[in-house]
Amino acid sequence: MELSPRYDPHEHEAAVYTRWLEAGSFTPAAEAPKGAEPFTIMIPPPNVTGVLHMGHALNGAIQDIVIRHKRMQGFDALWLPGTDHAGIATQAVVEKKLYAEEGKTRQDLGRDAFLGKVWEWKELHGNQILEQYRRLGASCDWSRTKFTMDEDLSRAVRVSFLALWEKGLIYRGARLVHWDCVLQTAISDDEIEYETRKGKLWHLKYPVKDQPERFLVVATTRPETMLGDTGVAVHPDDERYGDLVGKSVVLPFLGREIPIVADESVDPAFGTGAVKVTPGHDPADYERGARHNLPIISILEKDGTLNAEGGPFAGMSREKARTEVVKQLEELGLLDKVESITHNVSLSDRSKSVIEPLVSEQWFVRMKELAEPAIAAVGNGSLTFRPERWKKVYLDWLENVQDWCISRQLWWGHRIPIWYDEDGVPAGSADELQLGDAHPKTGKPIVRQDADVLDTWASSWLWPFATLGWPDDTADLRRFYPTQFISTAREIIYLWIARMVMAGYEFVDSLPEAERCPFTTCYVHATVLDGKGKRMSKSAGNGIDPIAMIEEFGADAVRYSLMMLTREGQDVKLAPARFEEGRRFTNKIWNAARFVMMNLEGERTDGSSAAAVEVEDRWILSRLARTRSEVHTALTDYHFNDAATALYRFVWNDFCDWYVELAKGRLAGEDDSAKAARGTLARVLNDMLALLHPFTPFQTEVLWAELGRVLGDGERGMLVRGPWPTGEGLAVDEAAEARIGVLQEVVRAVRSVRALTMVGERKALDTVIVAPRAEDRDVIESSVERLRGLAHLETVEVHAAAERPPSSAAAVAGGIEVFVRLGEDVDTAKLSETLARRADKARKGLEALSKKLANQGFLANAEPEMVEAEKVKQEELEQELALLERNLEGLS
RNA sequence: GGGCCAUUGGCUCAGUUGGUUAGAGCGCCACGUUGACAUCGUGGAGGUCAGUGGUUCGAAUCCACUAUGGCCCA
Repeated sequence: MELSPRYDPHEHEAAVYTRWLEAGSFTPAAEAPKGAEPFTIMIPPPNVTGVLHMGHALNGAIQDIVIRHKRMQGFDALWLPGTDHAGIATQAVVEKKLYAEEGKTRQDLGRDAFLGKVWEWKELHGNQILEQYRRLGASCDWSRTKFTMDEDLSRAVRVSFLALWEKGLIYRGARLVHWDCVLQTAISDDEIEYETRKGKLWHLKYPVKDQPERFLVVATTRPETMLGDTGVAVHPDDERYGDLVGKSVVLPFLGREIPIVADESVDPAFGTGAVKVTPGHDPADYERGARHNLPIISILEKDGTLNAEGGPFAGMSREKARTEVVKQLEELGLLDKVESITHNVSLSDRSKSVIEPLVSEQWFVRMKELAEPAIAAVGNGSLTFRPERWKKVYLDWLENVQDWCISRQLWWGHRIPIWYDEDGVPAGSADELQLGDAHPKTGKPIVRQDADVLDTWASSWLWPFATLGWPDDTADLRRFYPTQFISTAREIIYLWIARMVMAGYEFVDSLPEAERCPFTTCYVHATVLDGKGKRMSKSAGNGIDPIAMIEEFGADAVRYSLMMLTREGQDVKLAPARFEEGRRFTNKIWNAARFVMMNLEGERTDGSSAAAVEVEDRWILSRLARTRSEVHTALTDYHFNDAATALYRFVWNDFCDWYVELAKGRLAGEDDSAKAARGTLARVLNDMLALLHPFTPFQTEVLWAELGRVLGDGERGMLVRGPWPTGEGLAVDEAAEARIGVLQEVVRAVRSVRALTMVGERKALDTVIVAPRAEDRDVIESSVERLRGLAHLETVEVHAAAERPPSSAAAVAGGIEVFVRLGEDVDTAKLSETLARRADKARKGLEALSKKLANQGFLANAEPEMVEAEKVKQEELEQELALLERNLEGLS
């Protein structure tokens, strides 16, 4: 295959992905290879309604890098994909569509027909986001794709529900819950968001019973709820109201007498210091009411309109009732005043409507007991967070966890597995029962199933093991559970991570307690912000579509850029232009590989070992040894940015800028040096592609195949299956690194002179190099040809000591003077400036160093090696400064 | 209201346990194109590390406070 001069991702991505799929590359072997340890990642299942956003792309890239690294290393690697049925979100999407297209509501269709519509929609659109993950290169085992409402996962939900119910950890009761009046369902604490809004604080006058002309003024942001008041509370120490405690006020409109109670929870400084108590519609009042035995009155229907308790306002919407109540109180002279305030309003995450606290019958999970092992898990090291600070967030939530309202008044979801006979006796069953079946306990016919469905998290908390076959003790469960790594966004720590840990400990009883934690590492990835530092969101319209970025820059470039940009979960500001870095890099890799292979055609070298006959061969192999080790360590520790940076430097700076340039002159021949250069190029490219593969899988797979062909090794498999470079045959070579270091210094010095004196690139220059150290002279003398090539020199004279030749410019590098012969008319002003600047800098550095070395405190306290190192540095700096000053004089 | 994070050259970010003459990429300036790559090469300019105080022989790095921006939770 002819490689094009530019890397074109469109040409390869789809084809490469198809090859992986056809080879079953992502599916673990039917049986775990002998000695191979498992490594499992469970994808955080995206909503079936979802489309890929940048957060998914980042998270997907991270998981893919981890699993590819492990797979190449020979682990029994599984990355299991799937989607979440997302109860409210999905139902809302389909309801909206149904209404828009047919003008019907779900009630018009009825439960079964509506669910049919949702399934239809799911089959049609539910795989979109998984398709998008493929575009990113995600190496999930698609043969194990799961959906939270699959029959086996649904059964797992029923089994888990019944287990908790039988243990008394699930109960049913009337409680104040967060009610979404638009979607008409209860929602959990975690589905609420808060918005700071400007509002009003109405001061209402309640007439005190039997004390004409005396009023108790209460302040409220929700005046319509006064219809549900069953008391008024003041602080016990509040002198303004002391004499009123124990008396009553008469509720306007309704004439209900309600008591005045003293309660510590009242803030005397807020409003008037007297608060109306509405246990049916406010969580704080619910508790106050309970303390003082106040009745609970619910004034709202499920749709947010006022019921009969609303008296003259019955039938109005809550908004209308508010206006009317205020207006009529004013007419009655019972409105004291109105203040403007800003306060936090609770909104439903899904419908964005104002949450109404409402008392209703719901199912709850007792969380305290379940939380205990999850709390212990981080203490005993079973679970680690990366970065570690998220541990605190996790623990805070668990330690203050409230009972979990798991019932939802929806149709789309797992229906609660409780059936009733005609007497209302409940019975649970893991298998679905039919109406008319005999009730398991009473034997009477079943007349109905509980109408509610479960919160989506009540299925996704089972994800790490239900996807592997739980509650059955399957081979997959034994083989792949517990998992090793999970990657998620921070706001999911409580919603999902904490619950999965609880569920793991509670349900996976085929394992000893110590082995039940569903994952060992929870990686909390960065939040992707827009170019201005704001969170990307659909509503703000500031999102960047990853698929559009993949189209424009290529999947590899997108992945690489994301890794270069995000350091250890530090938030990242992202703009489309940031992907150019990745594109440039993938192009660079492409061309480096292209160059190597152009020079390898027909060469018979297996690329696995390289005969290093020249110092640059030893040097690049030494750099490769270091880079391999850095990348491997970084990936093992999940430091993706470090690995990406190390690879970038190696590929671009070491390999392309220096080694390839040094090798160019040797490749023409057929001698040992040429052969060694080819062998080294092949070896380095080979390992480089493998090390890059987790980051840029598409491109490296293409190049790997091409390299195999060029080397005549058609038998080797795809890179996706490894091998991961072990570093075999590679060693750090300090001597070679030092020698090339000297060479680099000299080359840079000449180039700098050339640029600063404007002599141009064309002219080959004559140089005199003065190197007092014998080892430096040795390097330079043996590298004259290299210097001639890299710095475009004509002659190179090397001396231990010499005067500056006439008409020459000078550069100083690491104790070495490089004199470049120039014509008389050459302008050395810029060069002098640069030398002067460097001399200044050296002088400042030296000053600081001398001060430090004269400091008794430093000499007494610092480690001896440190003092010694500073002395060496001082000597070097002194020498450099002397050279700079000497040459500066000569130039001016 | 509680918690967390950030503040380093024009922009985006590195800087491991305190000791560097404070780094990188982009952008900018200058020069360069008969072949790996102009999605390129070479050289250069540019920062008293948000502020104040403290700890220390020594602080971009540790502590406290302040300011600004952001995120999560209530």
